[in-house]
Amino acid sequence: MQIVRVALDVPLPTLFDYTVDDAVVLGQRVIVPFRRSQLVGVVMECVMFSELAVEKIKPVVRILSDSEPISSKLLALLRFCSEYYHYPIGQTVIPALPARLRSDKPITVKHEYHYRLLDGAPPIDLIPQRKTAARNMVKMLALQPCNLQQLKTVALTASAQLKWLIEAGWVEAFEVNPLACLPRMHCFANAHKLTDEQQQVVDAVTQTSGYRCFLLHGITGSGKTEVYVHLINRVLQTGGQVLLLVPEINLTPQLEHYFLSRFPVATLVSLHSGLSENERLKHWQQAQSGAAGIVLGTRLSVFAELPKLSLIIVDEEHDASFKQQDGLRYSARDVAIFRAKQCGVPILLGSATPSFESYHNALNGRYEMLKLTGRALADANLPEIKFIHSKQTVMVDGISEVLLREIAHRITRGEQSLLFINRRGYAPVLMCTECGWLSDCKNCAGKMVLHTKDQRLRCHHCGYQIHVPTLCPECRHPELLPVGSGTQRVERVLIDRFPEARILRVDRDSTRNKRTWEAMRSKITANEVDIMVGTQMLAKGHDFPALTLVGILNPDSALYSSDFRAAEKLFSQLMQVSGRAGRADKPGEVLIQTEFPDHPMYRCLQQHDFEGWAASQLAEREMADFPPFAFQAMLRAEGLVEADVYAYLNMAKLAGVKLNHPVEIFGVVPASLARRANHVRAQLLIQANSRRVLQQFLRVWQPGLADLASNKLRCSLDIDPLEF
DNA sequence: AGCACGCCGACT
DNA sequence: GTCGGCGTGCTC
Repeated sequence: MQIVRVALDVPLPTLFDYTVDDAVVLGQRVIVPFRRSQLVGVVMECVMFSELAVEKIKPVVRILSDSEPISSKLLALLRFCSEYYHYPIGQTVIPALPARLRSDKPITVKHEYHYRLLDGAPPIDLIPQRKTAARNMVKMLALQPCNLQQLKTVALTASAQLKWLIEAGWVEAFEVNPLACLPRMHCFANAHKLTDEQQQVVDAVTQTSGYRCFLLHGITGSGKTEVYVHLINRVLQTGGQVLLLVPEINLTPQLEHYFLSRFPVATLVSLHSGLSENERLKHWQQAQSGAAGIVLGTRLSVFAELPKLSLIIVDEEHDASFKQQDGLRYSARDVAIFRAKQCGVPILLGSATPSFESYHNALNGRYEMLKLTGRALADANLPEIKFIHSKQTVMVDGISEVLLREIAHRITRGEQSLLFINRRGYAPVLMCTECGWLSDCKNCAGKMVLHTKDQRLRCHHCGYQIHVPTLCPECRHPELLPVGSGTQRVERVLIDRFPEARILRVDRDSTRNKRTWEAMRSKITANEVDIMVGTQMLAKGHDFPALTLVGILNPDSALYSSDFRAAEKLFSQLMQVSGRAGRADKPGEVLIQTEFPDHPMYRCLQQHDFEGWAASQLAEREMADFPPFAFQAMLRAEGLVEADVYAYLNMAKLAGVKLNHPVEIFGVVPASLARRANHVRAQLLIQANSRRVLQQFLRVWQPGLADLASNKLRCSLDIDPLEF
């Protein structure tokens, strides 16, 4: 009989000891009694003795052996995360698994159909010329057997053609185990010729052996994706696995389709929260068995099992969505770097506007800087960026006359325009012209946003909504004025001004279900839209070939935000949305409405000068002792009673000061949204000049924090926070 | 986090 | 007398 130490999904920093009679392997899932119920846990350690009194230790109920154990490498990665982010080990390990592995429901692997050419299949010429789809499919099947998904990348009507080919006796279906590592006869990409610059990047990465972190700084349109394709191709040829991390879920289906089409016969799986439990399990297991050569996923896929991992790519590495904002508050980019180090493989961080953290590391030599400076399509030029001084121009409901005229030109030329405004709704606040009443949310410190579509005032923080009042709730005055504009108002203005134009609004309200956004995208690509109005949803994603004008409406607020990263974020957002304008044959133009056209941020943006911008900002950050020159942790608390929240944080601060470590402990301050859903929120910032010092402090300070908090408070510790 | 145990106010 | 309020404490 031996003791196993098991990780359980409970908010306690420890493992739990159980006895087992049968042979048990590290990383295996077990059902154990816990309190009055049973839980699924993962065996983290096998030991001979326990520190606990014998009578307290219960036996394992059952060992689950219908799935492969978690590798000790992944367990080590999860242990590291638990320690680095100071989060309970069980709540780190268990939620990293697909939901099906967190339950005791039996796991079965269903076989799937693949298709292959029969011996008697006719040469390609015998298939009628007009049956292009069938011909493409036969060509692909001649390389190696494929599944339906792969065939669909060469033939839209794959299902129907397949039926025809099977009935003709040329193709047959056969069962395969999706977890089996099929021999990869052909995994080649439909590779395009690389520019010299791109080739140099590919060479630099492929010539590395062992761990190395590369920062690929490539302007929009410089062909980063083609570099990824070539690198992935190399890895697949040697039988390795690639992890490709991408920011958002709404980007994944297109990207998946794109990479499938580039690697028609490789096994690619996606991992993101949009998958069903069964799909997620299957994809995870395909990664675990090595059957999947490419794993494409959002931040959670950084915890996928990858036995043959040979390369990690983090695309849009600056994107804030790589940071999880609840539970284990990890940065998938940073975890990926640790993982690459652990596995001894290269990692490539790609971005047109790298985070200052990564850029700084590339400048000081911790990472290797790689650059793509030219647009891959030789004659494609960067868009011309111009400013409209919003205080010196005639404005129609927040849109300048100049911009409206330019939109009109695009309409007559059959080109598209995009108006970018980072606010949804009609107006961000409603005001009484008589007494100055503002549409405050009764539950939050924020304002309720006016939505004219359903005549409601809605709080974007807590979801509370009311009907738009006809009289001022304070003074009964009948005149209430919408202040500022959001996407709906801009859309309204455009409809009035261009009644014939086809206008499309793209924001979270207009794309309720995820199918809609897909439909909208194809409408835009088919040039069935003249003007798009939208939030940052429009900044990301694939190219819109007919788009030649981007208008940006009053983005200034980020320039005087209390968040020191706001300007960094705005710059990359504007760079990204600007990059949507213009193609090889049609130059793009960007018009920015601002009160501060001389602000250094806009100057650098106009010159497409990321280097200059980064240099000036890094200098400021260094002077002010901000990241990346300092390392931070944020303790947050929220609760119903203001005094409790502040008392807790002040006690925590006092406890920290007493430890007398070389860290700076700032004051307890209200969170940027001081009240949300009736909960008072405040925070305490800790800063040190090295990761090591910060971690040393947290190791002593953090364990006591839970005892200080009453159960009425919700607290969290955020390491390397992005939000303030 | 749950979910027990435990000690004080208004009810048949 | 008891039903139930939510404060404290433990989970291998």
